Amino acid sequence: MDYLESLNENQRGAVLQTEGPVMIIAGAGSGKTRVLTYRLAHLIQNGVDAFNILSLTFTNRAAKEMQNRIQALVGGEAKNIWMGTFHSVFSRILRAEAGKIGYPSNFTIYDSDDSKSLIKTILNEIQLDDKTYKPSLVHNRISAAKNRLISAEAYLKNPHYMADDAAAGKPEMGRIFKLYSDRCKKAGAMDFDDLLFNTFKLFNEHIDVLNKYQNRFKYVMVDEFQDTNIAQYMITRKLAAQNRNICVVGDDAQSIYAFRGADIQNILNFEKDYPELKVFKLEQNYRSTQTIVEAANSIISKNKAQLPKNVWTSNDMGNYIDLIHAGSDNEEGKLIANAIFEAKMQHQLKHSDFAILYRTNSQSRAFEESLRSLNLPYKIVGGISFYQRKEIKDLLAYFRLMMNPNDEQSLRRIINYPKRGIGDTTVGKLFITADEQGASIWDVMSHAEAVIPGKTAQIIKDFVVMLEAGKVIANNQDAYEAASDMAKKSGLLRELYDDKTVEGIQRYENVQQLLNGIKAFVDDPEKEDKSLGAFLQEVSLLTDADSKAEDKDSITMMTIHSAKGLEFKYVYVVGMEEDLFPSAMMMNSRADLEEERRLFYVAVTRAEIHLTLSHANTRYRFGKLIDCKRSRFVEEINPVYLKPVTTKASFFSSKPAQTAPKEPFTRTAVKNLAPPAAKTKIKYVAPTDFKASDTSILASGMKVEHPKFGFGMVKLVDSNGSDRKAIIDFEELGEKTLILSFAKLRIH
DNA sequence: AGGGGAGTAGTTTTT
DNA sequence: CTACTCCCCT
Repeated sequence: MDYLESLNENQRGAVLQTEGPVMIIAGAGSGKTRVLTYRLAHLIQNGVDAFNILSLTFTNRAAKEMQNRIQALVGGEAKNIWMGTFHSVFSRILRAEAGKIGYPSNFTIYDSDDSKSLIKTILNEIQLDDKTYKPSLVHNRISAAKNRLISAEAYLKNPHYMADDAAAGKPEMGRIFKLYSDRCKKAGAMDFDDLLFNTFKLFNEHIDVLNKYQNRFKYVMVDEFQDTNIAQYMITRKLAAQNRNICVVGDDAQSIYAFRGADIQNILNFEKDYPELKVFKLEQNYRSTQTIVEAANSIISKNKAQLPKNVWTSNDMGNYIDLIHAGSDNEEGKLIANAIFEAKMQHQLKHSDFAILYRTNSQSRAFEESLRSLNLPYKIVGGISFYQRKEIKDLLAYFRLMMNPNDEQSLRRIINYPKRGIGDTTVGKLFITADEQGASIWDVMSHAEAVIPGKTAQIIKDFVVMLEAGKVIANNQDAYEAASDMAKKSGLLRELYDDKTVEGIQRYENVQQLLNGIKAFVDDPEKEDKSLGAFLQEVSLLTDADSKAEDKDSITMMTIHSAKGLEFKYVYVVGMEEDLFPSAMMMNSRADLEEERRLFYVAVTRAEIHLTLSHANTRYRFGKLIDCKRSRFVEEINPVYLKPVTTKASFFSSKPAQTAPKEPFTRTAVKNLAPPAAKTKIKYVAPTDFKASDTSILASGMKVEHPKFGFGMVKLVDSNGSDRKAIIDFEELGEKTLILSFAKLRIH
């Protein structure tokens, strides 16, 4: 019990109050993680089975870290706690229960890029302009709806949304939403939001399933509660409804994800939903100097919307906050790099004691160059993550397709990459045929000669055979065997190997790194399931922030958003300029500006002993030189804490930016020429035991059944030409001409 | 089918 | 500035 001694009174209270609803309001640097780990350890030590605890965190990294810490306190038992992000925990539940809501258990998870490209495909098909319906905008709208648990159907029925969209000149929004949902379902795919939406749906529609998990999770804990959205809150509330042992931890001052649907209302609702709630406030900051804490307080006090709180510290006053004023963005880079270099030398610090934080990812460039020129090692967190790189997504698309043949996005992505001579026209024809014939795209491809002339048909069939062969290996061998086999067989590895440009070599190395990662996954004794499918499940929810921090001692660069929950001795918050921070897009409403201010608060409170702010007079944006004004946020800090740094004119000669050799060719994207989705609603539902008959004996007058089109009568069988066709009069749809080589028909 | 050139639009933050 | 799209040529 001695660990309780190291806690202050409120912290101890929060740890000991294990029963009933608890809310912990934890100011920045108030030892929140410590309280959480102790609380979980305390539960286990008092006889609660770790299997009965669910702990939801914001990043996988946070989960992992917490698990390790608890393990240090109570031992291996800690492994049995279900711990992870909302998305990863719920995807695990959904895999187990997928059948109940009409999904395959090996469903694919679409990331935002996949979602946007599917939206693009749909826009093409229904001939809507992707300027008025920008895929990213459409995606945002759909995402926001789903995060409020609004389905496409409900959206279409809601006069408020319809009027909104009409007023915005985008009346088709609801229709796109519906088509998008249908397409995901058909592809056996869920996007990030579906992982929440469908979990809610699952619990709502299947009380037995809900009860099962309610019984399992007797204790539920939610970290970063201020950043949960309505869907997340509703799900956790359902899970905890039986035992009511729910503990949420958060800080309204650090709510910075409203753009992703996070709703600060959740904190207020929580008090309403659980009147017996016990609240603990952690207000003592153990992380930062008094200067930093007071400056942060002076910033956040400008916000109107906030819970009353008094964050204080008994730490030393510490240094002033430095304010660096640079002439240009490049000079800003040099001055910061220089400052880091000097501080490091003067105080014998490690590189990992330093972090450069910015509002937008694109700001990292100037710092990369300046740090490199001083030989300071750095790492960039975020930006284009490893798993978003084209070559990685290409290879993953092969894997995804092997596990889930219905994944249309992946098929379109790789059917002609590497180039094998299956062009846009051909792909379009295949999809149109599949739709017209009511056959699966694989049936059509397997008998491509029926619709595609010449050599191309054989290429398509070879492609099908290749994937089938890959699937056999994936089913019988481990992920590494299957993956490296497919990387070779597909020609992707060769394609990249042959590209000797700088980028080409990098891409090849990235793919090798992915394969190495899969090898490590297979060799990990903790992993029970070593199949390719298991690897894919794990990988689709990983973020860059989760990748195990390289052991190499280096300076960290990242956006303020990704810095949440972290701390560094020396922190540099750069680009303190109007329109950049606060962002120009966030100055339209008071609420938006307050969120930006909270973001600044988060940035400032990352620093332990020294904080530096910087801004530049000019900056390149869109290739144009822009004049910049110092950010209003700088003025909002009580000036007694600030010390402008007088800088001697930069003595670094500016050197021209290195230009990397250009890639010698550009690849044309596969254009989507798929057919418009069928407009007719088909009432017929295929029986689950549907089996196709041998159609070689088919003759006119026979009664047949088709899995999509239902019952019909054969009017005519045409055996002339290379492929046999039959005209069939369907009860619900009328006459259709079917190509017999891939039509699935049951003769009655 | 696909390579290459010209023109154009876009940068906010992320599970 | 650059990544992407469109269009024309082989």
